[in-house]
Amino acid sequence: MASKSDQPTNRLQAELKKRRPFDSPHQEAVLNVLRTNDQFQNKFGRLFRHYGLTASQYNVLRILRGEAKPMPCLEIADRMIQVVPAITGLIDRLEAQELVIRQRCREDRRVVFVALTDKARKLLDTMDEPVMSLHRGLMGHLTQLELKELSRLLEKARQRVDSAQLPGDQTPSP
Amino acid sequence: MASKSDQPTNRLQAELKKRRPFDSPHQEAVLNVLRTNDQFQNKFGRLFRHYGLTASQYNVLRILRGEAKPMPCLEIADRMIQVVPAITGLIDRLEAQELVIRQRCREDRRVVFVALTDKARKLLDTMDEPVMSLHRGLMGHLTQLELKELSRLLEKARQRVDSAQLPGDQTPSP
DNA sequence: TGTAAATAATCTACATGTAAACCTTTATGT
DNA sequence: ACATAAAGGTTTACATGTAGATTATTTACA
Repeated sequence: MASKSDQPTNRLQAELKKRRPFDSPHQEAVLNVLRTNDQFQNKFGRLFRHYGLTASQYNVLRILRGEAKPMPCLEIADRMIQVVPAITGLIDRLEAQELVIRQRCREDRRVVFVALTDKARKLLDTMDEPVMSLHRGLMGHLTQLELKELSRLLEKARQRVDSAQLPGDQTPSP
Repeated sequence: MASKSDQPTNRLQAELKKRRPFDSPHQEAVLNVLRTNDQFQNKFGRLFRHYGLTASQYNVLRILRGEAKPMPCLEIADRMIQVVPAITGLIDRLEAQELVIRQRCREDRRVVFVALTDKARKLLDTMDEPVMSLHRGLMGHLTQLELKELSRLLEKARQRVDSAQLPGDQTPSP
């Protein structure tokens, strides 16, 4: 039972069923990023699940295929945006599915190499077309110019992430 | 040991330490969205944690404050992008922190209303400035025109999310 | 009226992301 | 050589997101 004055005047505002307009265009842009991400993640999640994988698992496999040789756990974690401990369980489950194997390095017995199996390579090959097709399906209605501009703006947005101040943050860049 | 021809020629490519260029501008734009989201989530996550909240918890509180009156669980869930079952645990933890209270509706005994407490209102007020400040910190270096264009492009991107075809998907819109 | 269908919320099971502590192995400093 | 620090992984604890099943109520309708 919204009162008459509560009509959203904006698409994102309507999507989120927000009564009031955004505090600032900054906030609106940030929420647009989060919202778009959620919808994309949702789509890709379903696609990957169709092949028995999660998004993170697919991501690990893609990284390994791109590298074309076994990689240490932490190097994989480094290329994902994740933090260290999550990688262990991830690799555990991929190993249980026989998509990767672990082998301890002989020179430095601390490091564990992770390698793709043939099964994983075949699975990835099968997924290539559907994945690319989904990328096109999600973004194909934007012009080349719009795609380029979108990427440029998002990259520009990320430039300040590291220096953005948090309340308790006592370490500006020296 | 990357060979000479493996130099990334692109910012995102470099960030992800990707050897090869992207398959398509569509893919690049999608990955830019995901990457930007991760970095933003990370920043906001830390800010919220500083106040003893997670991003989802803060989101619930904001929705309740915006509505300005008690809401049924599912209506809250509906405004988040999440699926139903997760909301229960979320409310449980907020209730344990005395930030919300549950009250069963008398007319329809299936629904449970969730209401903000004064403690939550005070906490939200405390957080308003830092949160807005972070929004500005993340996006303040984009011009008003760029912010508007970014929001426009992201909204345009979301327009096709629902109709984007998945492999096993036998239900195009009728 | 009585039964089936729809709703609101919850529970369970599993994969993930975050933080902090820990173990083993390797590198360093004196 | 020995103590210490650093590095690579793992473990534990907790909050979340997804899917599917379940309970309690309410609504629809034959």
